[in-house]
Amino acid sequence: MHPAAQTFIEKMGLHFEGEGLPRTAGRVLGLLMLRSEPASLEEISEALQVSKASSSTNCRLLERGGMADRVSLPGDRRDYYQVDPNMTERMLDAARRKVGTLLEIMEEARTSLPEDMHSALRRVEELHDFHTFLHHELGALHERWRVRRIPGNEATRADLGEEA
Amino acid sequence: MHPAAQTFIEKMGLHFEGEGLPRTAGRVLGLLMLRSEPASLEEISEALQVSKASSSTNCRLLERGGMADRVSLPGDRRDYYQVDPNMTERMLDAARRKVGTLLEIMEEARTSLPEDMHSALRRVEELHDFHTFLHHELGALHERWRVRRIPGNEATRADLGEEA
DNA sequence: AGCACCATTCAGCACAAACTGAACGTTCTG
DNA sequence: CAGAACGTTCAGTTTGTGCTGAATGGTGCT
Repeated sequence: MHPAAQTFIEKMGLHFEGEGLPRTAGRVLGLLMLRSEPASLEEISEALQVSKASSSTNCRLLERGGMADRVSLPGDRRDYYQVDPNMTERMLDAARRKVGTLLEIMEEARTSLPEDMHSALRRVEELHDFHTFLHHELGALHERWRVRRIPGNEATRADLGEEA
Repeated sequence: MHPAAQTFIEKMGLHFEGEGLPRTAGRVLGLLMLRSEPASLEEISEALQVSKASSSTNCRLLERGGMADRVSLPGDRRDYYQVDPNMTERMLDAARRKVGTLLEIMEEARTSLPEDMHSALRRVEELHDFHTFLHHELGALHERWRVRRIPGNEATRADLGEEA
């Protein structure tokens, strides 16, 4: 393997480890980015020097996170993986969801905390406002990224779950 | 302690654990949000049922991350901690920095990968574009949040590190 | 039916993260 | 100067996370 590829894969591993994923998952994602064709579990195991069990686990982890897709090839029983073509949008979704959970924490705190804890409620309120703001901004940002990535793909009513 | 406070603190612990911090650090942050006055290490240890060593470590961790401030009270040798009044902006900074590191990974990959790895370079390029976009957007978002939070606090040349 | 080839699951193991109590250095106080 | 009150550091322990090899179950082929 090319040394630059090796470096890239390791850096991806380190970075995604910082995001809470297993290092190997990040490495798999790095490998998948470099491959021109979908990779089988065995190929992944071989390239990354890990067991097939670990490849399987981490690939499904990536799939669950929307960063990789499991694909099948005609006349082949094996599972192949490739990076999700919409990975960037999935990452935005995930970030937005995470903001949402913190928003919920603030909402519950706001309603359940005793009224006389003024300074506490003030701080909760500020974090609530902040995450509401963030949630909204991330939605708009997502939309801007979508139209930039695929020109002519502006939002339609259908995209928002409404009738066309 | 009020049960809602207890719940809030635990939820903060769980959430920030998902962000890569020790669970206790998240709990400390939750506690600090609820306190009307800065809290000493001993008070934190007592409220959270952890050792002083752990309180000390986690408080400095929060301080390093820009989420808490170490403050001193007149005529008192103890260290007190409170949530950083600019915590939200610090969080935005941190997010932007993280995007920056991934951007650097893509930049290095773009220049060091062999030219004949077309599909790899295409994907690297897309992630590079994405993170450039994100980096820019987060800067603008940060500015919008600043003016919303403190009306009349629009950007000046000085804010951007230039002369007034 | 028997076999080969998959992916997945599981128990056991190794490594890393985080907490604790104790030791330490420092800084005030009497 | 002795002692108390701090915060920090450190060794040891516990807890959790991730990996591996082996076992399991499913699927297609002969």
